[in-house]
Amino acid sequence: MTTTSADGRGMAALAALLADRTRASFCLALLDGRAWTAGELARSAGVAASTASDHLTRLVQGGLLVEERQGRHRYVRLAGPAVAQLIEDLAGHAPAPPAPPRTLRAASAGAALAYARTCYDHLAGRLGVLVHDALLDRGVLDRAGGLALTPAGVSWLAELGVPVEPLRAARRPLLRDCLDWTERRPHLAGALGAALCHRFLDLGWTARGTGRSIRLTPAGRPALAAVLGLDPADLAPPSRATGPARA
Amino acid sequence: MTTTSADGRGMAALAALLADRTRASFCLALLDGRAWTAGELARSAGVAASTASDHLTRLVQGGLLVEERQGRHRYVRLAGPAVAQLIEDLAGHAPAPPAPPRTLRAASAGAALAYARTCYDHLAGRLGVLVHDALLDRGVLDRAGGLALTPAGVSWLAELGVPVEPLRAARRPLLRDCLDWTERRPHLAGALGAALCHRFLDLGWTARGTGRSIRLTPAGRPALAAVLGLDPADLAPPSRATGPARA
DNA sequence: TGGACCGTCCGGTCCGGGCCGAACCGTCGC
DNA sequence: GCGACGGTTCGGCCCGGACCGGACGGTCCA
Repeated sequence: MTTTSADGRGMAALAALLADRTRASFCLALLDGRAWTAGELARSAGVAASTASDHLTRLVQGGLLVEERQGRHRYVRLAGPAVAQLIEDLAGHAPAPPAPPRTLRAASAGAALAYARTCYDHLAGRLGVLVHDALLDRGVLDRAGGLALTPAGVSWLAELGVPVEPLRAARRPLLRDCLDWTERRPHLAGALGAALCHRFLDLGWTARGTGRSIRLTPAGRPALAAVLGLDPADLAPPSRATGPARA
Repeated sequence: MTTTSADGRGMAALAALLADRTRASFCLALLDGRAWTAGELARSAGVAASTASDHLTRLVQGGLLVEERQGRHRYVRLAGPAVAQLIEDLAGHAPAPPAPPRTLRAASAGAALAYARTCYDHLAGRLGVLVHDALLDRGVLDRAGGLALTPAGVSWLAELGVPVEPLRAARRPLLRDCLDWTERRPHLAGALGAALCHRFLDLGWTARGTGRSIRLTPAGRPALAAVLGLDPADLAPPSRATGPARA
């Protein structure tokens, strides 16, 4: 009776969707939380349009992606935060084969991503971890037994223009740790992580770069340092003249 | 430059391990947290021993399982709580195709599992959800912004014989929600969930049934009701004479 | 009304891998 | 020692599915 209906059929089917290199790279690309067209994804993964179309159909039918048709374009995005979390977890567990980038362009793009990027809809990279740690230091968050928001944290957020109450109403967990790929330490995810990331963009403190990368604006650097109680120097982005630059 | 080294290769490889019905059923079986022999798993999945052997080798090499050889037996178990969580999440997202059990035996086994079972190393099923809710009601836990343990909760646990400090030291998260398959509501996972489940067994309040199932002992029912502030009737197990029993 | 473009559908090819049975090797027990 | 038993290895079968090119059907713009 061990082989009941609860055998691995459903789970295997779901995993199979992610067990293909091309589909996995689609999902990873979509972790930026935005909608991509089929063609963009095809080019990013290096496959023919027909192949990509097929994969997208399967991912949508499997419930991992949702699509939206506009004219001759087919936009797809992740079906929701839960899916994003699943992808993140899976990617986090995966053996990291980080073949170092060869070209200078790729290296500088890599550095930009390592500094700050979006992870689905929240802030990741060195900046994401810095924010996470600063929130703990300032007493906004507390991790005595799970991650929690302090009363002081609620008013701190209100001053910043991030009302907490509407977030509590969401079905999504308010706070969640998300292990950072590059830093190997947690950054802040969950509804609050998303709201903070969004607010920073709204305030103009951060701005979207190419792809998933995020950069700190000139105005944002001192402002962010002030509210986090940091030295602006701590928020220094990667300098262009770092390392043995072509001798 | 989108196709950097961080393409889906690693993630696809990991997902591929779980994308097979047989391997998935192995992992689901191992969710009980105990070590199984290769033969047991082969029989439970309905495949030849040679097939199972092959699958196990791959799962071990992939880091999802760890093995321990004893004489002519090969014991395997999940590599750790992180893996268990991944499996749970994947299983939770999977489309549930719960073909209702046909035989009477299977039906009663299903009822026992729905009432209480282990989920890797913590308590799940109706009982697991009841405990989770009672802990919130009694103020042991609090979920204003993430799940947290209250000061009162710490002493409540101490009285029960579950010291919290050692658990904090563990790298594993202390508290975690785990969506219950049968109840579709959260039960308590994480280091504390595991410790509580273990303590109940130690106290003789619960006992292991067949497979993953857990039953409440005669002594355990009033005792558990007392510490949780519940009516013992709320903890009633599934009665054998429930439903239209053969005409 | 063309033509460029995005996406889809339809064969067709090919490779990976899941499965088994049979032979083999080691452990355990008599 | 010998047989019983658990597990592994090997060879071979076969199916699923990932991929492509080419034809086709829409949408948008001139």
